[in-house]
Amino acid sequence: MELGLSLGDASKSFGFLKDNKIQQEPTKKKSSLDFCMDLGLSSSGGGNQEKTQKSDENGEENGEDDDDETSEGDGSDENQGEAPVQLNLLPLAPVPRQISSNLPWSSDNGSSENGSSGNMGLPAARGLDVNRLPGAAEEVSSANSVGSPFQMDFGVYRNTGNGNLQLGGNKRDFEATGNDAVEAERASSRASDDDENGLNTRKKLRLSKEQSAFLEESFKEHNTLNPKQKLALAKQLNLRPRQVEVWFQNRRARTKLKQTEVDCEYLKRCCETLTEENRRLHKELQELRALKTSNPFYMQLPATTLTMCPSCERVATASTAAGPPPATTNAAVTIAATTAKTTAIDATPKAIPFPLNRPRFYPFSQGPTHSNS
DNA sequence: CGACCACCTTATTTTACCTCA
DNA sequence: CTTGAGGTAAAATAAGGTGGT
Repeated sequence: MELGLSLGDASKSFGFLKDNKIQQEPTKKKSSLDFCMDLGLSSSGGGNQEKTQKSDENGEENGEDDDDETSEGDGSDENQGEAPVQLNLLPLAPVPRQISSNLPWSSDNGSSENGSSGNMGLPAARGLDVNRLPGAAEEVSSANSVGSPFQMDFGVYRNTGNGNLQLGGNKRDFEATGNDAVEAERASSRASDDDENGLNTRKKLRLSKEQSAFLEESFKEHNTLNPKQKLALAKQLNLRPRQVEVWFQNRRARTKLKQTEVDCEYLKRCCETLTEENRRLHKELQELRALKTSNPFYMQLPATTLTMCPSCERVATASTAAGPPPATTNAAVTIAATTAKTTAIDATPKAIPFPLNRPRFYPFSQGPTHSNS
C-alpha cells in the first residue's frame, strides 16, 4: 500500500466556495488561487491524474453539442468510493456576487434581465473594450498575433485601485484617460504607428479586476473550456477567444504549481512524521533487545503471526498454541508490567505516542477483540 | 491536418523595498 | 521626522513556442 498524491480536478471542488466567496475580505489584493488536494490511498502506484483529467476534459468537449449545463456539477466521476482529504485554499480576491449567474453558460442566466444585478458590475455599456478594436475580427489567428502589437497595445487598461480603469504604460506615467472611443482610437493609432516604425514590442494586456474575477469564477465551474464556452466568455468580456484560452491555460498552470507546492509541503510533513515514528520504533526495538538480553525468560514466547484487521486497521496476533500473556496490551504495557525496574521502559502506555490512525501493534497478545465486527 | 493541451520560456507589468533629496 | 521621487529586485502574469495527443 502506498500513499498516492493526486492532483485532483480542483474545479470540481469549488462548489463549497460559492457561499464563502461573497464574504471574502474585499480589500485583499492578491488574486485568488483555489485548489484542493486529494490524498487518496493508491495501490497501483502513481497518480495518473493527468490522464484522468484529460479524459474528463475530452468528455466535456465531446459533449459540446449537448447543453453545457449537463457537463457541470456532477463531479461524480472521480474518486469514487474514496474519501480524499481535500486541502482547500479559499479565494482571497473578492468575487462579485452575480458572476456565477452571469456566466455565459450559466443556467440562471436569466437574472441578467435584472438591471441591478446585470453583469456583476461590469460596465456593460462601456463594454470593457480592453483590447479589442472596434470591428476587430472575432478570432485573430495566432499567426497574426505573433509579434504583432495589434490590439495588445490599446488594451493596457489599468486598475487604479479605486475601480477606475486607466490606460497607460508604466505605472508612473499614466496617461489621462479619455472616453473609451478616444482611447481605442489612440491605441489603434499607436499600434499602427508601431507597425510603421517597425516596432514589434510585445505589449502585454493586464486584465481588469472584473475580467479576472469573471474568468476566475468561470474557471471554478470549468477549468477547461469548450469552444462554445470560450466564445461566449470572450464575447461577454470583450476579449479575444485566444485571450480567454490563454488565460485558462495559465490559470491551470498556476493551479498546478500551487498544488505541487501544497503536495510538497504535505509530503514534507509526512516524511517528518514518519522519520520521527521510525526513530521511535528503532528506540523501542533497542529497548526490547536490551530487555531480551537482560531477561531471557521474558522472550520465551511462542511465535506469532501478525494479521491486520481490515476494519479497525489493528495488527493482531493469531496466537499459537501456548497462549501469550494478557490480552489487550501492547508492547509497552507488557514491558512496563514485567520490567518495572527497567527505568528506560517504565513509561506508562499513555506515554507511547501512537498516532491516532496508525495501526496498533500487539506483538504479545491476541490483540483487540473484534466484538463490533 | 487542425485544434487543444501541457509545459517551458519570454516579456511586460506590478509590487515592495530602499535610498536620497 | 516626513514625504515624494527614483531605482531596483522580485513576483505576477499575458502571451509565444514547442511537442504531444
